[in-house]
Amino acid sequence: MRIGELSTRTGVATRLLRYYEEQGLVSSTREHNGYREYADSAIERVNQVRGLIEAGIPTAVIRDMLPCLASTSNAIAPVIQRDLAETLAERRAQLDQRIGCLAKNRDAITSYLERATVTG
Amino acid sequence: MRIGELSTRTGVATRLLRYYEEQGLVSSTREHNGYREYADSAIERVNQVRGLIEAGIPTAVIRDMLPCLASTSNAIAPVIQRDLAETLAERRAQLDQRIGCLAKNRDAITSYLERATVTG
DNA sequence: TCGAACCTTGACACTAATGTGAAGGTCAAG
DNA sequence: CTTGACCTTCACATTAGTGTCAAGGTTCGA
Repeated sequence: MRIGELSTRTGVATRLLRYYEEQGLVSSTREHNGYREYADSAIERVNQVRGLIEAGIPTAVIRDMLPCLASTSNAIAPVIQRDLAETLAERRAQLDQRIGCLAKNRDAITSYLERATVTG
Repeated sequence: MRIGELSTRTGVATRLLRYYEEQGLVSSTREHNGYREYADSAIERVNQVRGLIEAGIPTAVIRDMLPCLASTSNAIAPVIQRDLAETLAERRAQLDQRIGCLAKNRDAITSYLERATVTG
């Protein structure tokens, strides 16, 4: 599919799709005329990237994580450098921390709403 | 305490502490000479704000959540407008979504690392 | 063959969150 | 009384993530 279709299917502006490609987060091939051509899997990829960006993960970090995301469903055993393994473990720890923080604040909102008397 | 102490105790630059105050996320009183004076509770507040900002929550949204965060530990029953209650419920839903996304990606990293053969 | 609806790259601009530095006031200790 | 370590405000710079527009190529149907 071309960029316009990917855009309508994901709800992500074409401008951003090009930006993500520039940042190495999504890839495309080119048609003879230079138009970008996307595989179906790009839809899932874009959604995943969006989720992470909205969660405040910078594009450079997402790039680190891409091998993990790409292989979520396949069972190929990757061979990776120790450096990368360490980076990934660190990223995971950061995610854990972030999840904890968000959960704590969500719980605070929940408790607040439970205690609150609504008026107006 | 003054801004310098709050900065060293939280690890947050004074520049940012002033910025957060400008955004209504932390408050201070002023000494006779104009210096900012912070209560001890400001430390926890700053840490909480930092956590949320790092998780990608914009300052305007954090501002909405402040009443919840401030009253986490006290038992006073707040009285709020329906609008605010709706906004907060929405914020909580967004947090839930974000948490889900992050958890999913953390799990992807975990699974990747478990499958991986480390070399180098 | 013309126009609409795509696509391309490039550039300029905005916001949020920061860093950094200037120019100056306050205060305590030597 | 001066020096150094604080503090103040103001302002300009930067980065990431976007929006938007300009100038132009492609494709397809009327």
